[in-house]
Amino acid sequence: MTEALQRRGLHGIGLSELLQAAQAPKGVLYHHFPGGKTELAVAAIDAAVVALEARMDALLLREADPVAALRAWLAGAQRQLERTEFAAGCPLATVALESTPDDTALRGALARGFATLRERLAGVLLRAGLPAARAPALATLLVAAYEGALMQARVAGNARALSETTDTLLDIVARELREANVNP
Amino acid sequence: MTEALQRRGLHGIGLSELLQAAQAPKGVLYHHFPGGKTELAVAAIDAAVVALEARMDALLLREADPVAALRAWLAGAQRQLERTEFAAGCPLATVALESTPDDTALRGALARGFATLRERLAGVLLRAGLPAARAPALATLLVAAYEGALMQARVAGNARALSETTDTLLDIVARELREANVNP
DNA sequence: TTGACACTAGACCGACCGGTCTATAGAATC
DNA sequence: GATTCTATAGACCGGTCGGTCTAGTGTCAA
Repeated sequence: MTEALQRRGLHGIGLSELLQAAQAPKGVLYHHFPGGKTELAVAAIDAAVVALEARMDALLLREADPVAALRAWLAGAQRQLERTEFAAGCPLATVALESTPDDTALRGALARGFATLRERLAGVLLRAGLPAARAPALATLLVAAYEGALMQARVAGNARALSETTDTLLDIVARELREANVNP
Repeated sequence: MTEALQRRGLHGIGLSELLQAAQAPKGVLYHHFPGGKTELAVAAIDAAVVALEARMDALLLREADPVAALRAWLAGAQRQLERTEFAAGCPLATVALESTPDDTALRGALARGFATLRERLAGVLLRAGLPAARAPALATLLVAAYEGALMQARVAGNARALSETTDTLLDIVARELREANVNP
């Protein structure tokens, strides 16, 4: 499901198609998710956020330098985009843009997801030495730029916009960290 | 059509609904756009890009300071988001994320659109004094962050992520411009 | 052994999808 | 005025949508 959301979005994928891929009939779905497609999507979004967090944690354990961890994270997104031939982006983004204000459950899950991501990143930046007043703002910028760059790379069919954004962004982060640690 | 794309995306809006809103029967559509919904979407995207450019030009004429023009541009997006109660974002973004690599016409139009936007912004930054090597990279970051922030604000139902990103982004741009003009 | 219950399976539903096709109205050409 | 062509109008098409419903299966406790 997460995979489908990444590639085609919630409206882009049919329930029958989905169930066929999962080798499951409709009865099962509506037994476990009485809310239907929407509830399923919310569950998929929650799962995707957990997966993103886990990945970020793993990278932070592996890389001592937070900037290196961020770079690895963005490089991972780029690899996935290229591996899927520019079909799979962020699992949250497509659903986010398809959603209307009425889809409160969906938007709630997405808002929570993005907030979680921002907080995680802000925590990383904070521990790396950024002032408490600065970390959340930069984290929001990171998430925003990540999503927007992924989108541009996707439609262009090449990763340039993403790699360029990565470089620019990490330069800025590295610089702010340097300044913060020199002059705390 | 552009409005519909902004709010609901290409899959999210039905052809019948669209035609009813436009007070037009199907015959007219398929006469002028033999390619159907996709061709219509491409036309809407092209029109949206032209409108965005026009808006940017108007702002640049009105504001002497390029940073002020950028701020006005982002503020305009925020106003629209709030006015539509978080329904209408960027007309390109939703379609971009819904599209698959097979939708070559659609992706082509979108890629051209984003490229145009980036070039326009790079031109602004260049004329403001940024080095030729730096302007395009920063322009890509601007577009990316703009799209990503708009998305986050939309699902959250409040503009915080967008205004925060705007501030962070324009701080960075202003700083780089200052440094470039001091030390050319 | 039986009854209750959780779960699976998929036929089936009305609504709506994007798209085609025929009929016709109006303008332009001769 | 007849003919031709462009543009409008909407009935109609098969297909698919998300969702419901009934029948059946397995697994418990009593």
